[in-house]
Amino acid sequence: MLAGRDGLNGLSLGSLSDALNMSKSGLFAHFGSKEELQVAVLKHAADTFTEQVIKPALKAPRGLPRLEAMFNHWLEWGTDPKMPGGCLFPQASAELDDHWGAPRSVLVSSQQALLATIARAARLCVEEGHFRSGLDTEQFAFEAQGLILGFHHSFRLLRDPKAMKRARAAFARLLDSAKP
Amino acid sequence: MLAGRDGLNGLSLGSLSDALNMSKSGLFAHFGSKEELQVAVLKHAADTFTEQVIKPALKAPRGLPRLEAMFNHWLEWGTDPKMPGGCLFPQASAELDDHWGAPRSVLVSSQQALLATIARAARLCVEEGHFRSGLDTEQFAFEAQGLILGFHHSFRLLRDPKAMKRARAAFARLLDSAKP
DNA sequence: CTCAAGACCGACCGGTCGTACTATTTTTAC
DNA sequence: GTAAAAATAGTACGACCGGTCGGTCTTGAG
Repeated sequence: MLAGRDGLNGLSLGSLSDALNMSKSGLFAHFGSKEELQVAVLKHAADTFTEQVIKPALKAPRGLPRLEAMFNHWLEWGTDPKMPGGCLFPQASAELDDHWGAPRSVLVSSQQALLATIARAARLCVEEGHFRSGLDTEQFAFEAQGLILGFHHSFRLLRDPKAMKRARAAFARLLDSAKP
Repeated sequence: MLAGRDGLNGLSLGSLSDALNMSKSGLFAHFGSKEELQVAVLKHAADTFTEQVIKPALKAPRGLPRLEAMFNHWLEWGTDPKMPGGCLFPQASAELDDHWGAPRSVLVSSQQALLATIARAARLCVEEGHFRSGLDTEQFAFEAQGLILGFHHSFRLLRDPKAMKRARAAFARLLDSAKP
């Protein structure tokens, strides 16, 4: 949660231990290294994301309703006031895209899993007849992901009050172009 | 250029002075503080972007050709092998979105200027009759920006070889939905 | 030629980083 | 009840951070 503000590298053992009212060495004993701490943070973020975005959407009926629920929860996730730094993933992506190692691997696989989940949801839309058959569902997932990133950029950096509206409009257009 | 890999904070006076075969204090004499160094880096990146993306596109005829040229140069800018860290702006956006101060202001205004430039190019498309009248050109710019961010994410983090193709396909769809 | 101004230097400041070792407390097992 | 085990705290380390300082060059105007 803290990592959202200052990034994975900015999350230091010292500041984290202060925030947790623990000693730095006590923290360090849990995670054997800073890299493992970063891995743990990323895995926790991925789990939380699944819990708050993916899982609730599965309660909606398969097809379009579920896809829309997923997108809505995804938008809310990025603006949750409980996460002051916003979504960790764009932050971590920018930080890790040129660094090899375990943290990057964890992030990459979680992002690929997310893309696959979106693509799967889109495929269900095809099967339900909500989307036209032959739709490139991976392309759909790519565009949805770009949409969210654009929203995040507009909302968090530019502080554009219309960011949410724009993202919803763009998603509506994306859905429209996928319909039969 | 170095800042792309390790971020604006990761760009330290010490490492930069090493890379430039200069003393740290000599470097520090130029920029009065680290913050001013970051500002200088951001301004330089913005100038280079204008030089390599915006300016060349202005040579294309106004309307659709110019807009397409802009998008193509934008994509190339993000993959230029001379910039090993990729585009600085997404990196800096993630880093600065929760930090106040001069670097953030410079970044925000440059990004707003970029969005305005895209929107203006889209407006010219409307005037030329390439796009339908009544098109929300700011929404268009928002979606184009999201597209590029999605491309960057897919290309740099996920190393998806199809990233470029997907970005072009998405842009084609975006253009299509804007036509009369 | 003189000499002030600026560029640049090495050395150093206090502070924080990740990490390593050790000691102490708390929990668990028998 | 006590011994093993796990969790936490204490302390110290070398490296690096942004930033300061006094001094040495180069340069160009008078």
